[in-house]
Amino acid sequence: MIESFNIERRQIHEQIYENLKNAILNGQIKPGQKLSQDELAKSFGTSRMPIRDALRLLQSDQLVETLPNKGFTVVEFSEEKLKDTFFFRSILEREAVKLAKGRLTSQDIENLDFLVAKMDECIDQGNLTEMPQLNHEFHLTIYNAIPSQKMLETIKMLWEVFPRYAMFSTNENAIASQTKHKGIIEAIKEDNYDLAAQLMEKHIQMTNVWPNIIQKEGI
Amino acid sequence: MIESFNIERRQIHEQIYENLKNAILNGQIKPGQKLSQDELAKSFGTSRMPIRDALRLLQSDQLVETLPNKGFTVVEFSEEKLKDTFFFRSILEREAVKLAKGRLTSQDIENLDFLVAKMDECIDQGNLTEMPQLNHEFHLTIYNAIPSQKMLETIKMLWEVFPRYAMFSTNENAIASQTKHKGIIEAIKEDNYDLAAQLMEKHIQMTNVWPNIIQKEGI
DNA sequence: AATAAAACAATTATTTGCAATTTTCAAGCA
DNA sequence: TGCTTGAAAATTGCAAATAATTGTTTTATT
Repeated sequence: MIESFNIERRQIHEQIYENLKNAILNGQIKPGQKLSQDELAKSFGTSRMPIRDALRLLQSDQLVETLPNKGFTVVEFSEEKLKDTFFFRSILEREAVKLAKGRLTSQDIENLDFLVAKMDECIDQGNLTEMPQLNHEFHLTIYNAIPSQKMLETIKMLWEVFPRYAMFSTNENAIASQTKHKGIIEAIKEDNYDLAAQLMEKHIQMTNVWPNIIQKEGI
Repeated sequence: MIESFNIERRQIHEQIYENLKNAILNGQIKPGQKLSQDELAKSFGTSRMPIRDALRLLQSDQLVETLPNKGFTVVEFSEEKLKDTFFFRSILEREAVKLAKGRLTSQDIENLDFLVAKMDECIDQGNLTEMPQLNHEFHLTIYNAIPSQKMLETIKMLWEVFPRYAMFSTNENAIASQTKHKGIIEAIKEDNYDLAAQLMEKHIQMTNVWPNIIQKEGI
């Protein structure tokens, strides 16, 4: 008897990988924290091998660091690294907007409108918890249209370098972002992708304000 | 008695990682080839554990693929993937040249001159074996000046996606590349980085000619 | 002879155990 | 008190063993 149609059988290390990644990005595991193989093995109910597999992948993602015979720790977030990442993102995402020209469907643009409207709702209701996810979808809707898979992968990777909990900490940030989002949509609708790209670049650069993003006591 | 100043002790899996990576990039291990954990363990004289550590890192680098219960294989290079990579590179490296403005030292520019001269020598002597390394140094000399570490890392990563043995297969390629290299240096010396960037973009795009790069029988 | 079932072989995934290294912490010494 | 030393404890790195999965060949049945 067939038990299930779940084609994609998930290996233990894959599940651990995703669990740990989410835990780091959601801030349940804090920067600088030591990741003991034994402890993780116990809490996941496995041996240390799949833990190591997962940690090696996270190491490549630069979410954890390792020293010989010392083990793995969650990477610390420095102001320098943050500025670097946002600077690179501002360039990449500016170019991504340019590349989206002629490739965004009317369906996509409707979706952008929808997402911005939903974010406005969030702000009105004073509930910012869903903002990061909606914001992420907004940006990805544009970038998904670009013709380079590698470029898209790189952008996605850069979105997963800092913990999500650290974004959109204030209402002001959210409102300022929305202004830019609307400007970008408008420019896109007018087929003025150069303007849209410029706005995107500034939008990303603007987000790069250390005290607004990471509240030190939060870490 | 002090035994050694070798602070950075190299672990087995790191050595295996670099060995395998070089073997893949130099074409000693061919695309599509299966990487049996047992065989690798035997040939490296270790157990399978450090082999797995190394393979997981290579998996993140997208140099090998893995299927559950089937093991690891060296990734195949498709024309599509190659075009994608070179397209992305042409954008990144164009922007990198722009960012190098005001940051390249006279020492750097001297070095660029030196490298181009050396590549000319290679061509004159009909010995193209050193070309890939010199070409790599030429490009990296420029990119090392850019202010974003992440961007530099990304560019370096993209240079390590395809086997080195597949580059500069013909004399014509080398000569054409040199023309662009000289143009780029000239523009840089005139402080015309916009032109240099344009030339770089075209230079990378030009290299993206499938039959010239990968000779199918070579794989 | 064709097909299905079953045993077998090969390989990977995971667990377990051991050796080597680092950390901790208390005792000894200046 | 402050620094060094050294042994115990904890943890990692590696090796070897076991379990699970896949692919193939053999065997049995129709």
